[in-house]
Amino acid sequence: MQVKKREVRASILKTARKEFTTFGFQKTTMRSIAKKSAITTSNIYNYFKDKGDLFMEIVSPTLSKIMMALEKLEDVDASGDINLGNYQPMKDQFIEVINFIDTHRQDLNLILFKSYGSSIQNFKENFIDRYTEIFMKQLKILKSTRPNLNTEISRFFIHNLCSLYANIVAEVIMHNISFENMNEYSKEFLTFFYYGTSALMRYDDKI
Amino acid sequence: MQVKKREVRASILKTARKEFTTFGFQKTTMRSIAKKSAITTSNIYNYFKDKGDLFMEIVSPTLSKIMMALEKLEDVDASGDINLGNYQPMKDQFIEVINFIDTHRQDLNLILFKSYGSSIQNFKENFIDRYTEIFMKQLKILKSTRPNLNTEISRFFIHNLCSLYANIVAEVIMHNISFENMNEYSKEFLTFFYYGTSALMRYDDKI
Amino acid sequence: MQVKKREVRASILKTARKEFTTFGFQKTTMRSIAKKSAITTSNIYNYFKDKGDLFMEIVSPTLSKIMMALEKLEDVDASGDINLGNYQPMKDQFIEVINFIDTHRQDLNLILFKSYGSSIQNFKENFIDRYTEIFMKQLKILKSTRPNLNTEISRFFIHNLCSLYANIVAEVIMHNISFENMNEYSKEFLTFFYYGTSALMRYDDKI
Amino acid sequence: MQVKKREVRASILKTARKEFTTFGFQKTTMRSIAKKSAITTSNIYNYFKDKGDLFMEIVSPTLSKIMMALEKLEDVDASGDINLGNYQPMKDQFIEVINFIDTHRQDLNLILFKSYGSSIQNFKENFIDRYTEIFMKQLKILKSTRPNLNTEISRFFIHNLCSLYANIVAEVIMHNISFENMNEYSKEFLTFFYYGTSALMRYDDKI
DNA sequence: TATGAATGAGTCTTCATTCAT
DNA sequence: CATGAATGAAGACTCATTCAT
Repeated sequence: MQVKKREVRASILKTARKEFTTFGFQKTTMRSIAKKSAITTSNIYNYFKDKGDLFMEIVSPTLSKIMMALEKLEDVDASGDINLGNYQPMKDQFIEVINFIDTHRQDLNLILFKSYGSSIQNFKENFIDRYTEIFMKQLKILKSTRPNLNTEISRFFIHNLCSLYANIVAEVIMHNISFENMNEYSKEFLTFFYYGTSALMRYDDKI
Repeated sequence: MQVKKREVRASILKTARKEFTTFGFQKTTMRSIAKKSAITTSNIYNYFKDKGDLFMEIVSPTLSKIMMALEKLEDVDASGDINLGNYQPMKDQFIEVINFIDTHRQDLNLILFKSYGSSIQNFKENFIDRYTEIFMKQLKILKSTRPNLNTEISRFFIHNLCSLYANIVAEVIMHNISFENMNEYSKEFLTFFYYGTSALMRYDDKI
Repeated sequence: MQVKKREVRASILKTARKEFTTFGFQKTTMRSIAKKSAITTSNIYNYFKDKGDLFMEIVSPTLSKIMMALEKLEDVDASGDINLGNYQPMKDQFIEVINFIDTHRQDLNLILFKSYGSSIQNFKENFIDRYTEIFMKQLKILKSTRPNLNTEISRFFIHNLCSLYANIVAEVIMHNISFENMNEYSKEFLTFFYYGTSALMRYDDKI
Repeated sequence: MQVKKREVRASILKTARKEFTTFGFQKTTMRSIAKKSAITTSNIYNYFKDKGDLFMEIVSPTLSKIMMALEKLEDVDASGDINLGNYQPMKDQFIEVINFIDTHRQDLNLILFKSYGSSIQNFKENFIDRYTEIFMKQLKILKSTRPNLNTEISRFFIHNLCSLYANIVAEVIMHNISFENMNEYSKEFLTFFYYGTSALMRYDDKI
């Protein structure tokens, strides 16, 4: 019984993930999930409060990890270990992110591209906003620790930098870039970021 | 009659734009458009085939312009006038885009953020894909015209560069950045792009 | 067309009234109303916002009249024309109420006995509460105009008197008492009320 | 086991009473009862046939007492001890009722206000009907024992008198009138009833 | 006795679209 | 060109109850 239940629950989750992935949250129906799980629609409600709950159940572990990573980032900033404009820390972070992506592709796909109509419809934007805050704090710290740098970068630019990060992840997910390729491509991005931001931080005496 | 018809049509379009902007394509109902246009729902179908058609009618002029711009870009490429890694052409292009954005905010908003459920739901991605093609061609040309440059940049990176362009536009629209601010911020982006891509194109002898 | 619509609307209202009367608001389904009106369920929603609206549409004219009567009563009180413990005013009021009941039987039935689950589920209680307020004001006025009367009657008693009024109406409706019988019976109630309340208002020197 | 069983049963009853009191019969779900009793829904069905049975189990002791009181009343009537229009018997009865109410508030609340959807939905009306029968018999007896009284009171009036009794109880329950207040207020009601009915029974030579 | 699991009939409601006039 | 009217397919969700174990 206990076993059976777990199986059914797992089966629902599996089917739901498939359906959500195929049609997106909004266009997936409880009926279809039920039918493809070979149970009744109402039985789903014995396992999950509602459609939103079912979706979140699938997606929340990954969501939590992202949130925790953000919190960690905030703490790191406070400790003064800044990666903006620093090659090695950026590289390290890239590796971490790549690993995370590689092990959470399915969920990230749901979160980024299939959540319209759900409670996390705006997850990416919210993430970018929060990430922007972190970046802005980093800049403030840099201002004091390395006063010769130009840190007068607009919040909008930073926002776009964060957006870029998020969107690279999105592209990786969308085009299902392999782990190897991610690592390969990351070099390009690193170079691009490093020289781009470096130039920016002293761009007053350039060009 | 002819006049009347035109007025009604215009009225529908105006109302529809408002509704789509407020609620998005999916959540906008034909009824609400009709009611706020002071006509009957069914009469809308005398002017527009269906909801999707109505939406496209609003959005297609801007869509066409974007497409034409892309086509123009393709031709320019063929002529060898490359802006990748060139400061002034990039700057010129920025100015053009900024002007375009400033005069097409409403439509771009609809296209980028309110089109879920419509046929152009994936417009941004498609745009990026096509833009990527153009970029890749540019690279090929560069390869022959300036053989000393490193043009072995991955298609994925280019794709992301295009994505970045598109997403900057998206951010501008989303946060309703003023014309003045666009111009101001563009300097940052230019510097970032220029030095980022420059470094990349000869990154084999760096770091 | 206009005619047709009116007919359908009327037909829905007629059927709905029948169903509500038979099964009560809660247990009446939109389906059954639709089926018995020979239209589709969804078509009802072209005429009425929802089930509650449909119910209120039937019942609100009568509801309004009751509310207006209460307002009128409040004004009368202010003018000092008190019927508590006065035979003729009580009698006049009875006649008025009897006439009202006789012409609003169906609606009163719905309001009093069939409204469970609707927004006017507690109408009778609310009515009694409000009526009690009016009575209490009457008492206060009496206190000053006829100081030799005992007006120290508990609010709870007044509340019950109002409840009695309301419940007599309810009984009349429930047992479908004819106009003639109402008039006949009213004499009994008048006597009962008159002597009951009279005794009460000087009951300190009694028994 | 036996002990355990009793405990479980008691626990279900206790929870159910709470739920019914809070939400009413109709809106209380077996699930919520089970959950709050820390057992499974289906286990409830080992103790009670269905939702209705569960409700009745809670409410029937009080229901029986009321029924027995009614039966007692019928016998009393037969013995000629009539309280209609008699001060002291009425008073005695009041006291009895007050005591009963005070010790059965919870159940009376359920019976009178929370039974919609259950089999005793119309308990009050049925009670009134039966009580009316008793009153009518009283009247008949009075007619022979005290022929000088006017006993030509309409059944409808008597019905309303019974309704009044029942509704006073309802009001007491609804507004949770304290024992002390009940006793205090009862004087008003007694006076009101006594003089009201007295006048009625000889109202032919009045006014 | 207790439980886990499942069910099916039913609820209100939404909306784009069609069609006759 | 305009309208009134109607529709059908679909949607999420609820809950008392049953049954095998």
